Amino acid sequence: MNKILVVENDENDRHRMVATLQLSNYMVVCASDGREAVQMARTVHPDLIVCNSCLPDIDGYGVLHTLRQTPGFTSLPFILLASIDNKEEFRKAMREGADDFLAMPFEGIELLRAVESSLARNQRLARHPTLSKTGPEIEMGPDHLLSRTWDPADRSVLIFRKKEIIYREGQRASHVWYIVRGKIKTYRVHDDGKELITNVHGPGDFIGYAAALEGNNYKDNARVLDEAGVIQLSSVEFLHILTEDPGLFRCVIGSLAHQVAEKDEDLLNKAYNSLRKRVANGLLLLTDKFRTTEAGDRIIQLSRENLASIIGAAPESLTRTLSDFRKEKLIEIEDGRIHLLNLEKLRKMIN
Amino acid sequence: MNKILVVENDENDRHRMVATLQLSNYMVVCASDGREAVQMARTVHPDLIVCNSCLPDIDGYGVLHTLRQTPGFTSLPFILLASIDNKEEFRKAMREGADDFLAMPFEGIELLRAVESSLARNQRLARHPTLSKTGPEIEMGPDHLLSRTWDPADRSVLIFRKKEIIYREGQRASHVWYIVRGKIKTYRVHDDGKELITNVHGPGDFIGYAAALEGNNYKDNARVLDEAGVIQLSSVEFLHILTEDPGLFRCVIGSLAHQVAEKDEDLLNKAYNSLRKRVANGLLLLTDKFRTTEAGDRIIQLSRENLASIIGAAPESLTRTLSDFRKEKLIEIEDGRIHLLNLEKLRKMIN
DNA sequence: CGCTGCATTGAACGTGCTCAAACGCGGTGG
DNA sequence: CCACCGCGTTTGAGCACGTTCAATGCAGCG
Repeated sequence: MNKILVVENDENDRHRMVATLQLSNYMVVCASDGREAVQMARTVHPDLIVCNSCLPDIDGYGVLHTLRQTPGFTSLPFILLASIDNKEEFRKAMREGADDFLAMPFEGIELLRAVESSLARNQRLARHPTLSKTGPEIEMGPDHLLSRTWDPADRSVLIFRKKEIIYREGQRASHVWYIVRGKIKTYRVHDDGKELITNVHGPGDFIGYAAALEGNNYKDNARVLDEAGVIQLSSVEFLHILTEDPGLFRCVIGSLAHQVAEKDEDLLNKAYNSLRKRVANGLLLLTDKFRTTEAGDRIIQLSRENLASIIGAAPESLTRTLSDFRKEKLIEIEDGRIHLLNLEKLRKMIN
Repeated sequence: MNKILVVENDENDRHRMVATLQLSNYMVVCASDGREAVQMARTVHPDLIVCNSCLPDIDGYGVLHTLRQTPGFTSLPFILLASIDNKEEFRKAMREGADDFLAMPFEGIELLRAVESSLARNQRLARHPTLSKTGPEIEMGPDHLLSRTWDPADRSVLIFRKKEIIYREGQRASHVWYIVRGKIKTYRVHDDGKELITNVHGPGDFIGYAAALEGNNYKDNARVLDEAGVIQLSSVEFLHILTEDPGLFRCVIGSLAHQVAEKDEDLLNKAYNSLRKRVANGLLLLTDKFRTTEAGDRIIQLSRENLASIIGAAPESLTRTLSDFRKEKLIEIEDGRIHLLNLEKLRKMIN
């Protein structure tokens, strides 16, 4: 059982976190200010520390800084909590070598995921003799426990269930996710509540990194479509890996450049194409992306509402167009799943 | 007067190039195969070589490679011509150290610009004693004459006139441009001829780099709005500079990430907003981008057609909406120039 | 003076949205 | 077992917005 030290001066918040963590079978100890936190850490030897950045006397950065210079604590997983609206906090946390960063206010599940992911990473690193610390401590700089290249095989996978939210618009871009399996949509919400799905991501994709690169808040929302397995990286670690792994870097740059071109295309499409063309285009793009072939033909399994949000139309309008396509023998619908029958005609429709 | 060696085995193409170059007061000498080209270069000592990649016997890469190992020719400006549909050619040209790369078929003006830009760069480099070659030659690798950081002050500026095209969709992404002054639109064309302006760029912006990063063809078109001064870089050089200049690199990455977010926003806007909102949004974005304040208030100077292409609407629809706005005292129109009068109300309109 | 290019206004049409109702399907409980 | 409900999908009818085509206005210029 892992031991976690929670450092938080607000009593309510502290109780909430303790309760959440205990519920997940962690052993929890508490401190309410920085001085107490450092003493506690040295006596209790926790496996992980969750610490608010804003504390009386010694603040969270001070605690982190002090511990990082103490033998035995240089690579101890450390999660910082800080207010969402302060951009500088995030960079400071990066520099001091926090493992993870949670923007307040956060939900219980976010805390648990951050804890789980940090512990898993630390255990993984401990297995690598070159990276684990023995004997007298050597000054390693802020990248003391960040790994140097990207190997998904070496990471623990988090499971998100259908319809779960991975991140929300406006949250500080604290993490980046790599999709191992499943499908995840990223979308934006219009004032009147309509959603527009800007992308559907599958295995091998990263999500949330554009915001991390800008060092800003997420500009869109991410929600699971099919149950998904993802690897969670803190933005800090992601950026570190990028600088160390040129292959990944090229891949990310290429992907960004590609996305810009793709979205321009989509803008043209949405601005001037008729509904029929937009639907045909959407169907073809989706099957191109996820070659979900079953016995050769292309199948799309997606709720009408989601599909409409990709096309950028009302669900009723979409249904009508699909109904037309069915009459024209272009597609076939079974249990709500759409089979594309005549690819040539669909392609010809959009030119 | 600069001496240019043209190497091309097709008689028609050769004549065309020679005529174009002579018209611009260059002294031109010719060769029709690789062997002849190398001999000619050694005796004539040209200031620049334009060479087709596809030649009988020794091909263009062979000529380039041979000359690059000959004392006195290691940094001679060398422009390679190659067919548009071969991606590998481009990379090969980069490796061998061509200064510039022109995709065939090309227009006369493109050749002249490439020549002008390569000669200017070479003269600039010759002024820097650290980079110019003296005494015995040292093997420098393919980046022999590419500069190591980006300093616009140090470059020659090309002038493009109003409405001139800088690059076109489908062309190989051979160059990247940096805007010194003026405004340039990048746009896509719909099947039925309607244009959608995806961006309006001003001083300090790079254009064409997304395609260069993908190593692909341009996906959009670029055309001058107001007479513009630009610095032309070959894609080869741009990519080199990126690897050497971390500041520029960060800037490019940030810009890409930002563009992705911006375009997502625009997609949502175009999909679900009413015409009124789209127009209000467009006006505000344009004045935000180019703070063309005259005596304090914000002014937009753009043809109705261009403005409509940014909004993604018919010019008539735009005019009507502007007319409504004028009646509501939100804007004022003088000589076709739009003055924004009530920013708060416009902002409130889009929320 | 007419010509051209661009902006504006007018009238009619058609696409796609909205609100409603009906349908099908699975789960739940009496 | 069937009735009931909830949820997602489909169909129906009317309306409104934005496009289209056409006419008109307006300035610059040979």
